[in-house]
Amino acid sequence: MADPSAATILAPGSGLPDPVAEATPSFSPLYQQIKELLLRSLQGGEWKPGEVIPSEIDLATRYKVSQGTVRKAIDELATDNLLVRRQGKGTFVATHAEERTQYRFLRLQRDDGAAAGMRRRFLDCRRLRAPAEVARALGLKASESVWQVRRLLLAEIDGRPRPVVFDEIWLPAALFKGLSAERLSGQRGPMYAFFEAEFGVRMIRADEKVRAVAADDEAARLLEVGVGAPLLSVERLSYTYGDRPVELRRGLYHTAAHHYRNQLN
Amino acid sequence: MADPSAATILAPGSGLPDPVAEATPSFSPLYQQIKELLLRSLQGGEWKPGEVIPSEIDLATRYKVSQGTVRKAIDELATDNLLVRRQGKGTFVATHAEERTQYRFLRLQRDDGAAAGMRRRFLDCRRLRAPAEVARALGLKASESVWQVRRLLLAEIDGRPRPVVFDEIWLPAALFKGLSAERLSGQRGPMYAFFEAEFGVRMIRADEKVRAVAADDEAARLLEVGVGAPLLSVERLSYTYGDRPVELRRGLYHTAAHHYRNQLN
DNA sequence: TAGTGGTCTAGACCACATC
DNA sequence: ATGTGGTCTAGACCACTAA
Repeated sequence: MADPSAATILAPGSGLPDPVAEATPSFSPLYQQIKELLLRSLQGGEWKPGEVIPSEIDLATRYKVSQGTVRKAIDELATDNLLVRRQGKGTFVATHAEERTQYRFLRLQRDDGAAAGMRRRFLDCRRLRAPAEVARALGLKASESVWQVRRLLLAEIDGRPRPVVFDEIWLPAALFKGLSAERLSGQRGPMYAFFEAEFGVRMIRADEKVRAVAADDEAARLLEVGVGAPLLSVERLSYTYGDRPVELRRGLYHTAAHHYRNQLN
Repeated sequence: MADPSAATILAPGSGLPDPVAEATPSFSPLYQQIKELLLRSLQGGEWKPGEVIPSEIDLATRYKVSQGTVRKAIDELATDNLLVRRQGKGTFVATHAEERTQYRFLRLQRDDGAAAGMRRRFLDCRRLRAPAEVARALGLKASESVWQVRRLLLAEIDGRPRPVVFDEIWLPAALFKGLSAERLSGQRGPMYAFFEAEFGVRMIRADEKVRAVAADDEAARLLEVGVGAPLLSVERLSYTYGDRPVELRRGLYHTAAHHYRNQLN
């Protein structure tokens, strides 16, 4: 059956052009539709982070398409870092828990190229009404409450731990019920792994806005630099499934012995 | 002929395992080998930027593989931005000349989200012995000479053009013969399009190191900020085919009304 | 040995661009 | 009408993993 319309899903070119399709292009390649279905299963928790998903052949049977079509859908989800393929074992839901990198989105590197290996120190964790700017970024009403977490990241420089990053993290309280400084401090792995396991919130991608700013009193004290010293300000908005923003973070980086690395292509 | 060894190229699994392959894995998937061949043709100038390359079927015939295998090779080159596919027309060599973006690698955006639309002003273009740091980055001997180009980028802010970026660009003189401030100023399109057309040097990817620094006297004067004002320092090393570094650039960005944008995933 | 993803093929048809 | 890339299928075999 070479006819894609044999599938139960809408296939392009099957039948006459739908007038509705003119206005809003409701036809899309089969593999895109499969991708959407897989995304829905991921978002709905049918397969949890770290678990195997059904084999390509099983999925092909389920969706009544060929293995190659499923393959292309999975390929795209794999390049989006939502799935991880392991030859001979299967395809797994990506998880922050078993990642080689401690800090998923942190682009900071030591100038000498050595491993970062930073420790963290939580300063406080408070529940507040969302400030206007935070509410806007996270898509909340001004009346809703959010967690404000503040922490330092420290790197070994000349044999002594020195503060390098001062993070201020904002999280919708409705999504992160029962967060506390104690629970955060108790964790050892990546913070995003903790969020994923405890709150079922998985960070998928993020947008960053980087600026150079002058250290204010508090930043200067915490990062052990002079007031007015130039710092990198990194404002990060992280998204979960369905492009829903779920974390706003404002980091101040001391870039004397480190730099923010970026690859362009 | 389902046997891939029918191809004139080395195919995985064809014949007995080569002992040499143990030490250095000389076997690779067919489509990777095709990709390498295509890369060589691109690098060798068989197809020039903006031109069409042969159709998938022609290439499949030439390399004695199936269309699907060529397709996968081209797919990867297209995601690397080396080729551009256009349905119904063909596959084209990517070019900086007909790009929608004036500044290929510049991540700077206005805070209000409006279009950047920056003008440039060349300051000077000098031929110098490569400073140690520049020579090291570009893989040159300290004795070799380089071009040093300096320029400003200006954006309309409150109706007046204000300097936002101060770039210092280093280019190996051996590759860019006969560069001059006049020739640079005369150009209207992207500078990389000029390099591509005039010197046959095509920028493919780049690495950036971003820091916050304090403005020195010269930067303060040129960017119209106070001495010591925080500036974004962006050190960019650009590569051409074969991962050869061919441009070092150090930009100072005034990030009062702009920010450096980055997408993480 | 069996099951998984990875590669490769051959052929069909569709969507788009051009003549 | 023709040629291009884009999608989809069916089936083969390979490489890797684990029982």
